[in-house]
Amino acid sequence: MTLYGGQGDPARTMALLWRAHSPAATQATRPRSAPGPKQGLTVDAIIEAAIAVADADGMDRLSMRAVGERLGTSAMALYTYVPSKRELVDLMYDHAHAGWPQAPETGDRRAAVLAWADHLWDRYLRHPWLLQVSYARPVLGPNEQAVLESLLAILDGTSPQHLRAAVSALFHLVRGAAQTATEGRAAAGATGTSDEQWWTERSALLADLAPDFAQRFPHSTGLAGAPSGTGGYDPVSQARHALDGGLRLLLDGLLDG
Amino acid sequence: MTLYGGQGDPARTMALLWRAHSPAATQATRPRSAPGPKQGLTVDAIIEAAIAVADADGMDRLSMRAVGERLGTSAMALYTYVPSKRELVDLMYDHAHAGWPQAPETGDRRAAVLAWADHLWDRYLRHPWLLQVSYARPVLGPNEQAVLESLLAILDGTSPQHLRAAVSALFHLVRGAAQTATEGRAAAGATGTSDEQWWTERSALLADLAPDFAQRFPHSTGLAGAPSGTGGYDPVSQARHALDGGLRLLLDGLLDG
DNA sequence: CGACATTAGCTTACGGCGTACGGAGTTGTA
DNA sequence: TACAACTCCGTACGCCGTAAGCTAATGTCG
Repeated sequence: MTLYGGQGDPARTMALLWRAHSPAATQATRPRSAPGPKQGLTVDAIIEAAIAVADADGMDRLSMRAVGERLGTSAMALYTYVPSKRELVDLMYDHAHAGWPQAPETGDRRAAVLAWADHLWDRYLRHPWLLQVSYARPVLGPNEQAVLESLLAILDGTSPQHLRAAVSALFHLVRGAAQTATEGRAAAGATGTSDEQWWTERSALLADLAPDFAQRFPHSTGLAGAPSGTGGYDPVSQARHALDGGLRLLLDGLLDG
Repeated sequence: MTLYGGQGDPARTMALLWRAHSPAATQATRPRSAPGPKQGLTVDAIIEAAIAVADADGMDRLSMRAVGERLGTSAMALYTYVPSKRELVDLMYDHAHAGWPQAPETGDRRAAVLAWADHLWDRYLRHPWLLQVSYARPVLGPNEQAVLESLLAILDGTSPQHLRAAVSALFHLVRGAAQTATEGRAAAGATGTSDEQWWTERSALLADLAPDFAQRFPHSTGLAGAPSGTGGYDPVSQARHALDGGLRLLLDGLLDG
């Protein structure tokens, strides 16, 4: 299921997200000199350890205990820096969008949007756990904001009523396609069978269980039999292919319509 | 995070999904007469109880114990009928798509697609937990298949290379918009503040933490200030508005292009 | 009709999770 | 030097999914 973000104390979460940009907050969590032991960790170290765990073992295996262990301490040690796991996930999400490239200066909007989408696709495939964090919440952090800002810069001048729809649609398309791609990839990796083998087994099973499948679902049957373009059964290139086609349709309507 | 589906023993899962259509499988789980006590539950009763729990309390609160309690038994009693929670979620997902309307006979494709999307949007808003179940897995069950089939019937005749892209894009658009809508709705309900109040508080917080926001993100600032059309701050109508716009763009490219 | 094999229902228990609580130890300040 | 503030973290609680195995019910067969 989807992890919800943006909950918990909003002020605390926002302060953590914008801590690098805030004049009030220093990098350290607490005022420069206060009693008590030195802090042994930093929020950034925790975020990076958590991302490393999620990248390596997946979101299901991300636990406070696992992050603590990677840092050589316990789960509870993290709670000095981060209010809860949910806030940590929000921080991970924003951090994984860091270093977003500037929108190009060139006037070729179509190419610029395609490059933007390609970049986002790359992030998702590199950090598939991003797709398990809800993105429907409002943009909260500086790096997420930069992703949106770069798209808005590309689309600058589009009529406002088209703009909101186009922005939503572009995010949804890329995210949905990336989700199809990464889950297909994961399923293939988990079962150990090839993609083609997986489909033939599934088809045989279905033929047993629903002999009337072709009559009941003629169009689906036709689609399954139709040529799927390049890429064969590889779920990643199939999803990428569908994304490219969807983007073309959308941009035809947006830029040329 | 997103619940993955389609795992576990595929044959067992598929048999459960297609049990009503299969000639081999009767409605009962076991052969007609066998020793042992009568079965006190049915798979359907379990699925419906689970859906009721998810509808009422959300996916986070869906547990085998909760479903068992609703049925007046224990969590472990369910395992006679359902191999694991994951399979139960798959069954819930398919069941929630039951009763899908036939594609209309009329030739107005645009209207038919919009009606299809509207219907899907309704399902998602009625059962928001659907959006927390991964949809990137292959279509497995008869009811999910019917949803796809009805869209394919509407789009019959579209060139194959456009068809796959269009189908993916339509699903992604509706699902993404519905996710934005339901999560915004849930956030408002959880905090108890009005949508407008929520935004002003968030803006004030941001102004404190990132005073240079307007300089760093000029386009985002402009978008936030632009008129948002009808619906004001209500996240559901905002998301619906964006969906309608996205569909129009996509269908312009698909049907008129 | 009685013995038995089979099976459903359920209790108990295990290892995991997020995190509340509170004690121990460290440190700047008065 | 005493104190107060603070970090760190061990322990524990209440959840979760579900493995294992017992109990009791039931159809079949001698």
